[in-house]
Amino acid sequence: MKNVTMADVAEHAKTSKSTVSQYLNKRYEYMSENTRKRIEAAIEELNYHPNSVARSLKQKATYTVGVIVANILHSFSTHIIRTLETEFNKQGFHTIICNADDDPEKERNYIEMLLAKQVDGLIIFPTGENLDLYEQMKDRDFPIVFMDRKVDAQAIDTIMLDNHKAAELAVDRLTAGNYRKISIITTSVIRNISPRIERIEGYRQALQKYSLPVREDYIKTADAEHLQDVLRELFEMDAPPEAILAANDIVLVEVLKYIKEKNLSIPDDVAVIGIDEVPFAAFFTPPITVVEQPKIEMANLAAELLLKKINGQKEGGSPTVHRMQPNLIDRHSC
Amino acid sequence: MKNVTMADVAEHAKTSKSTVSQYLNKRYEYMSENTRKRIEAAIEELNYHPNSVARSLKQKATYTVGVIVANILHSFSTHIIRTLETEFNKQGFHTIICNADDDPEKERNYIEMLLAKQVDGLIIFPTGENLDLYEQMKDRDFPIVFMDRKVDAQAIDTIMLDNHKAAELAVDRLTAGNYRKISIITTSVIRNISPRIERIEGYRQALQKYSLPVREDYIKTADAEHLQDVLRELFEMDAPPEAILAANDIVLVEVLKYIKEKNLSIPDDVAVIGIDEVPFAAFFTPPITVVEQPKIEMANLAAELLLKKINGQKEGGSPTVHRMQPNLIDRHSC
DNA sequence: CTGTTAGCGCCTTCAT
DNA sequence: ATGAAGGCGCTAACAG
Repeated sequence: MKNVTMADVAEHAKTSKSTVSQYLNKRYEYMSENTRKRIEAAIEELNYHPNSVARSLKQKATYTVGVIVANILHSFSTHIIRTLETEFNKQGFHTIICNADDDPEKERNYIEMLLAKQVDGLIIFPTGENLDLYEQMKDRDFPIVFMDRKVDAQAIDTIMLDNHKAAELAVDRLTAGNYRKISIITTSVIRNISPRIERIEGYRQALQKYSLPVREDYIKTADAEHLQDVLRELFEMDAPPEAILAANDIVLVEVLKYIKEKNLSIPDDVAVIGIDEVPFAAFFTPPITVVEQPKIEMANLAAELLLKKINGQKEGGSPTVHRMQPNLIDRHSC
Repeated sequence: MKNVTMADVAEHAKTSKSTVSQYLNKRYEYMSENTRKRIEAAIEELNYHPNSVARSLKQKATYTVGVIVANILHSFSTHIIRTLETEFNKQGFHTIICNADDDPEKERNYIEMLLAKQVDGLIIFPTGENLDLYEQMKDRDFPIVFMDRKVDAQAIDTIMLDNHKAAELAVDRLTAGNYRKISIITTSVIRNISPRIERIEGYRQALQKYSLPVREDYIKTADAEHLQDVLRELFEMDAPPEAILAANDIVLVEVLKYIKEKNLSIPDDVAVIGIDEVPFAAFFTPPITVVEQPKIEMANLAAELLLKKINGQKEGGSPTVHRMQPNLIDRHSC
C-alpha cells in the first residue's frame, strides 16, 4: 500500500508529471480543458495528496513558523500563542510551539532544531543567553522577531510592553489611594530578564516622582517556588508594606494565596495591584485592579512583522523595539 | 551566500557524501579516525547544519506530531498541550499546535495540511464531524489518538475522563451538604460533544441514586456568550437551584461572575462546584470545591500511546477508550 | 573503511 | 499545450 505520488496521477491521467505539477499550482493556462479534467479525475480516484515535504525541499519554504516561549505557564504566553496561531493560520502557515522553560539550553536546542527543519521564521521570547545564535540568524537575515524581552546586544525587532509605564501606572494608582509603603515583587531576576528589571526601574522612578522613599527591602524577587517565603519576610517586617505590586500573574496568584492563608483583607490590611490581566480578576472578592498588556495587538504586530520579513519586505528604518502601551483596569483591590 | 550542504562538507573534507552521512548518523565504525576528524573540522569550519527536510523526504519520517485541540481557551487544553509538548520533546519530536476553535471545517483543514506535511502522528480533540477523515486515517493505520472526546463511529484509541463518575462525585458532594435542588450547566451541546453529554447523564444518574427528582429546567446548556442569560433564567425561577454544578472551567467562570454581580454569597445563597481545576480555586472566597481531571496522566498516556503507534508497536487487544478517574478536591463552596 | 549509484516526490527550465 | 531531464539535500544499498 505505497503512497500515491504525482507519477501515479500522471500515469493514470495519461500525461506527464510536469503537467500534473502545473495543475496543482493552478497554472491552468498551460493545459487543455481535457487534460485538466483527466488529472482532476485521477486525483480524485487515487485519492492523491501532494507531499509537502518534497515540495518544501524544492521550494525552500516550509510554510511553518516556530514560536519559542520562555515559559508557557504565564497566561500572557498562552494568549499570545493563541493569537499568533490564528494569524499565521490565516496566512497559510503552521505554527510549531516550543516551551523553553526558561532554560537557555533548551532554547538553543529548539532554535537549532527549528532551523534544521527549515522553518520560514521564528518568534522567540528570548532567554537572552544564546547571543551567538541570535547573531547568526541576524547576520543571515533570517526572519525573526523577539517578544516580551529584549536582548541588549542585538538589533532584532522586538515587541515589548512599555514596562516602565506599566509600573508607573500601578504606582500612580496606589499613591492615589494614599498608600505610601509600596512593595514590588517579581519572579527571579538573576538572568536580567528585561521586563522584570524594567518594571522595578519604573517602580523606583514612580516612587521618586512622588518623593516617596525607595526602600530596598520592599523590592523582592524570587522563583515561583520561593515566593511564599518572600511574602512571609515582607509581612514579618517592622513596617510591612501597605500595598503590593505583583509584577506578573504568577506573582499575583502567590500573593493572593498568601493573603487568603493569613486571612488578611484586601485592601484594608494590604492593597494589591497586578501587572497582567488574569481571568478571575473581575469577580474576585474584591475585584483586583490590574495593569493589562495589549496582548492581542502585540501578537498581531509580531505576526505581521514576521510575515513581512518572510515575504522579503525590508522594513524601512523602523524602530527596532516596539513599545506597546499598558492600560489600567481599575477595580477594588486598592 | 548559498546554503552549505553535505556535498560541500564532503568536498572540504576530501571524502564522499555517504561518509559524511555516516558521520552524521554516528556510524563511526565505518570510518577511520582520520576521516572523522576531517569531517568534524569541515563541519565546524563551514558551519554546516543538516537539512531535515531533505532527510525527512528520504526517511519518510518528520519527527513531528500534530496536536489539534478543539478549543484552546479551556485551561484543560493548555495544560494538556504543555505536557504533550514536554513529552514529545523528550523523545525528539516537535509539536505543531492547531486550534480548531470548535469548527469542523478548520479541523478538516488542519488534518489535511498536517497529513500533507507528513507528520508522524496526530492527537486530536475531535469535533466529531469529519468521520470520513477519521476513517481514512484509521484504515491506513496512521498513528492517531483522540483526546477528551469520543467519536462513536470510530474505533480509535481515545483518552477520556470518566465523566459519569466526575458528575457523580460532584452530586455526591452536593447531597452530602444537603443541597437537593441541584442545577447543572454546560456549554453548548448541539454537536453532541461527548464529555458534556456524559456529564449530564452522570448528573441524572446520580440524582436518581439519591431518589432526587430530575428537573429538566435545572439542566442548562448554552454557548459561552449566552451563559449569563441562562443564569438569569435559572435564578428567576420560582424555585431557583440551591447548588450549581459547573460542568467545565468556562462555565465556572461565568457562574462566579454572575454570582458576584448579583451579590450572592457562596455557599449560603447558592453552592457551587466545578468540574476542572482552576488556578484560583484554592484562594477564592470561598475556596471552590472542584472535581479535577488527571491532566498530566492523561497527556502522558496520550503521548505514550501515540509514540508506541509511531514506533510501530501494535498494542495488544487493549481497550479503545481509556477512562481516567476524576478526583474531588474538597474546599468550601458547598 | 570508502565511494558510487540510485532514488525520496516535487518543481522548473527547456525543447518539442 | 506537453513532456523529458535535472536537481533540491540526504540516505542506503552495494561495490570495491
